[in-house]
Amino acid sequence: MSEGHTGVTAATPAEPIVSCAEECGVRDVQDRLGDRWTVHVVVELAAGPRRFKELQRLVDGVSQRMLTFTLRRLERDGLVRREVFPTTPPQVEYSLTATGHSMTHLIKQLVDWSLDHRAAITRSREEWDARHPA
Amino acid sequence: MSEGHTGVTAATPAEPIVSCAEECGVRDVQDRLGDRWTVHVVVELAAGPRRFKELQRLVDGVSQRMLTFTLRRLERDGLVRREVFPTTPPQVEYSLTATGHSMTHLIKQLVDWSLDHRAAITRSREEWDARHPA
DNA sequence: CGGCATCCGTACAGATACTG
DNA sequence: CAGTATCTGTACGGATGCCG
Repeated sequence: MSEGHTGVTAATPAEPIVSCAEECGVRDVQDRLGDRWTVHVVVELAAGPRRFKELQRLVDGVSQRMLTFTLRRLERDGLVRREVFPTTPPQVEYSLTATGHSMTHLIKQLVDWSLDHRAAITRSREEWDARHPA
Repeated sequence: MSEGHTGVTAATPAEPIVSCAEECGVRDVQDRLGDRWTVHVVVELAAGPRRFKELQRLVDGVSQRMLTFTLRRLERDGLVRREVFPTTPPQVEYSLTATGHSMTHLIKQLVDWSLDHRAAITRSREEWDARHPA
């Protein structure tokens, strides 16, 4: 409840950040970012090409099904490239496309913001929970 | 992060964008951004304080339940401030806190990226769909 | 190894009705 | 106007089994 730490802007900035037309495109991206695994997969692929099993190990907790789904969707959107090497055993390598790499910056922003405000958010959450019994 | 393990060394930047420790905080934010309505609500509130009904009209397609849910969550996270004016009829005003406003930049990045790549993504999707018959 | 198909539980999200 | 409560469908996500 103590709003002490932040001199919250009582005055309204009233600065619109997106127009109506711009909003239309947001959902496409948001749907991907909102997906539970997309961000993590992109993060791993940002470090370099990875094979399927490799990704599954790197992205902790992801099931085979979800990893396949995520990769398929990213491939469909042109963010990830899938290369098959006809070897034995079969080897499939996933890597980011140029578009995929550009998304990396976006995720960086996400992470930075998260780190900057995570503590505040956590505290706010605890305070709210304390104020709202049951 | 073993490099060259696969022997396939493409011309990738191989620049890790987040460390393991950093990833932990990502989910908190991602969960909010991934929510279907949060971004839209924040966008509307970025332009100035809004009342409940006002928001419901502005955010097209949102139900009362979801709007309430979204606002509660944002309030809990300290991103939105809720002010009640004991008038008749009751008036409740929602506005962004300082933290909420800072999130605005993040969303701006999101929108910008979306606008930059929306066409490419849409085209890639169509091509993929054409290649993959039902 | 890399994937798809199936079953199934859960959590999300919409519509509706009711309260202060 | 500003919510809360309930019911219900759906889509997400995990586990398992089978195939190339």
